[in-house]
Amino acid sequence: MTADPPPTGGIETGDAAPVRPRGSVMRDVARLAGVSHQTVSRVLNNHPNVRQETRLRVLDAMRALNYRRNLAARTLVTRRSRTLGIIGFETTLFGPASMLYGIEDAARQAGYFVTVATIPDLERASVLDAVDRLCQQSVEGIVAIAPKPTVTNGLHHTPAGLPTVAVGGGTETDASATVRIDNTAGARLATQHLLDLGHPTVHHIAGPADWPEARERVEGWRQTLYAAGAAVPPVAPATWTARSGYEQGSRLARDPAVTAIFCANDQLALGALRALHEAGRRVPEQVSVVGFDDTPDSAYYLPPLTTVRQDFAELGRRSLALLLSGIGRQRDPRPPQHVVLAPELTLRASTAPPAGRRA
Amino acid sequence: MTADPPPTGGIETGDAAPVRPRGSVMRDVARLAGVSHQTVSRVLNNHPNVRQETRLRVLDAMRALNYRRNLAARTLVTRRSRTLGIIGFETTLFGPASMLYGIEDAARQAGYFVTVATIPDLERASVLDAVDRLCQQSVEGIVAIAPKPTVTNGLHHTPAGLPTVAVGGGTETDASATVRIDNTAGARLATQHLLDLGHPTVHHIAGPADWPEARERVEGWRQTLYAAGAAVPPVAPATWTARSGYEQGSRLARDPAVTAIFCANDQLALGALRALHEAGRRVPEQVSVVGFDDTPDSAYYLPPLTTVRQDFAELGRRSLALLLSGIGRQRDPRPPQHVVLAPELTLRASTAPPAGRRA
DNA sequence: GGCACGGGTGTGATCGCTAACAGCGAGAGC
DNA sequence: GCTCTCGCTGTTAGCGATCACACCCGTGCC
Repeated sequence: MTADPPPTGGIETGDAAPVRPRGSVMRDVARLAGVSHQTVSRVLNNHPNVRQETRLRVLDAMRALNYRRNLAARTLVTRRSRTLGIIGFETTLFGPASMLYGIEDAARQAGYFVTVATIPDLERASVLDAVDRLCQQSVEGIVAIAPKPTVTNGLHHTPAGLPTVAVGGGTETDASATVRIDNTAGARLATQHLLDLGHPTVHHIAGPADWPEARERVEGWRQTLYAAGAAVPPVAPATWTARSGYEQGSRLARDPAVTAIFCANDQLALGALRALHEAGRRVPEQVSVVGFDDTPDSAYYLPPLTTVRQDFAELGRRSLALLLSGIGRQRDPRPPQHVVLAPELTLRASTAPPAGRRA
Repeated sequence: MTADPPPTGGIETGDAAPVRPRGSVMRDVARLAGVSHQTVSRVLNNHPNVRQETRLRVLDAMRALNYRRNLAARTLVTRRSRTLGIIGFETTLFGPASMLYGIEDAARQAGYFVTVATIPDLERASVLDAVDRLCQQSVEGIVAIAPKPTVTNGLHHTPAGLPTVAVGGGTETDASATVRIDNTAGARLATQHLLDLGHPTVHHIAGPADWPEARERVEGWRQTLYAAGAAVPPVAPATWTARSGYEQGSRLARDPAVTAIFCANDQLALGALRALHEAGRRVPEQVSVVGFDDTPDSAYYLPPLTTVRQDFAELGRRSLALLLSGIGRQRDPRPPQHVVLAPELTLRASTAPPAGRRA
């Protein structure tokens, strides 16, 4: 806009354009190699029907001119952008950030580009806006890292045939494919571990009530207690932050009957550990604590945290694999698939038998 | 490549295509609104010379057809992709992830799309590959979140005129613009704080020696000790991880003369805190610890960590602002700018006067 | 010799959009 | 009354790639 480019037709000085500010294009390469632009295209796309000698000549010319193919032109004609979209929320947290990384890494290896659209909140409008932006970019598929119904519902508003995957959450009734870990099973692992140690019951510091992941963890915890005939203590609403863990932890620390706490993520556990420490209750001697996620830091908490491991990078990779399989056969209206990964319990020093039952 | 798309041409049934699988284009909107495609384009681009009535008619048609402009076509002709590239490394850590978020957020508000290229390692080849991928995408500028010389040098290999910004690190001799915090000043703040409390000297757990950020922090620490006439203890090589902090911390914990430790980031401090705890040295009563970054979790460490605050989101925003100003005037060969933000010391409970000088 | 075949290559049309220019009425100025 | 401007709109020509098709030429076969 600033300076009008000189009319391109203009002066054909016959051979070598003096200085082409915009890089070279296929025709330039073709001219230098003494072939047609179509042959250059064939070399670029690895068509078999090009003589080896010609191919080399073209490759040399491309190198000499530092040629880079214009993806916009390619996209325009092929209608394939080779670009995938990611919708993310709170991508500063370890989990989402790791999934983003896993996705991007897998996409690159599959020859795709990735554009991200983070949403500032989980309002419907933000999600639709993000979807719209990605569609404008002609993405060939969308992965949403934002495990709330608002988001997965928003995904339904994509043009028909655009494959979508919700990772980390999402309910299986969705029109989208989903990839997630089995949160209920993870919560069961954690709770059962504490019961097995001899704790009469297990308290729970939950995540936000409107997150399916948080609800599933509550559910797994509750099921396990119920199955064991243990009392089911009340659950207070919270966020995913250490601050919340601290607040809830402070409350629980005042109750001497509390000997075991299962936290819905590691941050909550961190806050709970501090609250317990300040209340003078020793972990794990007096109170056992279990987290969820197995963030790298959790191995260095005081004490090192027993926690449910979630392989975020793997989640990212799997979601991308699912998306690509969806791109592969768009016409085939097979129902969206749902991948559920099994979590594992990582045992560390924050859990032990209750005081009365120590060896 | 997997499955050949069916030939696009297909059946032209004369007038209204029965089901247009590929969404509507400008001509469809034009036909429905009874205008030319150029008028539609004018409405889309807010040209002034369109009658209000016509504009509304076009907007109605666009809504009715759920029209979305094809960005590839627009990019092809305008040579502006409205897309920015981000090169990231270890984007699972809080710092990089936050910067990424800050950049994406600012880009969106400025009307740009963002594509990310994470690099699996800091090898030169990876960086060049990432740059190449982004250039193919016709990005209008690149922000690199990867504060090592390998990366910033790789940025020099962009086509002339493509603005680049290195955020979080990078030396000022660069051809790229840079945005970073004043690491030396941050280290001085931390060290001086400990000296002011009365500690005879301050030990340092440093980051990787080949990261400029880590080196600058060492430098600030050393300067401050030197200016105060304090002894400068040796520094051992490390990584940025809690594990490293634990290892270094264990070593320092054995030396009873150690009363103050400045860690190059919060993860290192977390590891050090655990090592000190296990060695039976109380923080802050016997040993004071200061971190760097002020990650959200650090307020909930045991004890809550005194640390140097780094506003990652702001770094991201500033780097984007710098990039956009670079895009604004590409012809003007002004030297790249360098923005340096001042860090702040966040006082918490991990620092206190040494045992002998307690009130 | 004539003809089908197929590898290797060139030609034209096209994707959806914007830039440049042309056209066309209506009101202003002489 | 005639030009001149100006607001509004349509027409045409690309952007840089790919696709469909035509073409050439050597080979193998009848």
